[in-house]
Amino acid sequence: MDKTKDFDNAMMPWLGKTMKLIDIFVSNALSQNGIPLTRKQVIMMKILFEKGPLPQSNLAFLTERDKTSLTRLINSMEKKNLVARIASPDDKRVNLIHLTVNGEKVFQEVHPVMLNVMKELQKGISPEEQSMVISAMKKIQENIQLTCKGCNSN
Amino acid sequence: MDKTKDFDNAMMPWLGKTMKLIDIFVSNALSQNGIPLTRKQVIMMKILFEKGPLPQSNLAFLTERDKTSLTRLINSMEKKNLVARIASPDDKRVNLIHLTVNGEKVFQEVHPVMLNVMKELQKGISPEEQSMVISAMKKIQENIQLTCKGCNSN
DNA sequence: TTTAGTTAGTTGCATATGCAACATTATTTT
DNA sequence: AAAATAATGTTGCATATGCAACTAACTAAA
Repeated sequence: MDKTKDFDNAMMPWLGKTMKLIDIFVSNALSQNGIPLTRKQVIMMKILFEKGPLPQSNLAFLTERDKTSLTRLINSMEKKNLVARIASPDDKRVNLIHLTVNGEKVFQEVHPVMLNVMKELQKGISPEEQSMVISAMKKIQENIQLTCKGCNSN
Repeated sequence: MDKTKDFDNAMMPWLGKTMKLIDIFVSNALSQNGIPLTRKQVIMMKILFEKGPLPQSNLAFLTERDKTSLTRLINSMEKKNLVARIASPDDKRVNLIHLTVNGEKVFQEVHPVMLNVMKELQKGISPEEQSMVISAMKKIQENIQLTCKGCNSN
């Protein structure tokens, strides 16, 4: 038996491909509604909408991103006038990130579209199956965190 | 009930985060074994190892990548002397991509490490659960392809 | 209190990706 | 054969990401 055929029958390729398609699907759907944003930008806006102004380090933690990645995601969203950096009065190192007025407006527009998209993606997958998928993902993450010391260093 | 709380309890965030962690985990594992490669590069090498020299367009299709993404992935692997472009004698437009001698050597080293990593990631997830995850991914992809015309245009 | 360590954020470098527009070469139509 | 059309691959532009190294600022230990 061909030993090279072992690691593409697993879940990984499916997960990777699916996520890529989801990202493309979401940004297509938003563009078609006149809102050219990525899925990741929407998630960021959602967190800021719900949890108010937050330091970048908190956002990096919440979104499980490297802080450098976060810096540049905020940069691109700032260029689009969706979010803004405000210096914290308590700690000169800290930037508090908040939604701009425009950002709030855009988020309110984008939210229902996003809900629709999510509903469409999950069509035909029962809640039981969904929670099983989620628990499998949790298990994989546990397996990673048991072995991989550098994987929690955000 | 807060309507903004709807789209982060779904599968998507779990999928995205898990894939990101897997990629980090894999490249860490390979680096620790003295083989600094990404998961995607390994998959590319595997396909070339098994299916011989292939035109870029075929590789883009097989790996479900945009052709421009493929061009640049091949560029970076060519820099590392893992693959090489050979002009097709039949069609002057076509580059046949093949593993270099060094690339083959590296692949043989990397393959067992990769199998181990995969085994570790799947620990504690039964085959039934795994195939359920895969079928859920397939379902999502079907849902996307029903709606999203631009999502198959590789 | 000065020194050492820690935390927050940025920048350089590398990888990876998609879309639009393009040149080159093949294939079809007319 | 000439003209329209397809396919193959590249480049510019934009987004996204992580690691290492760095500065500025805060905190704890000497």
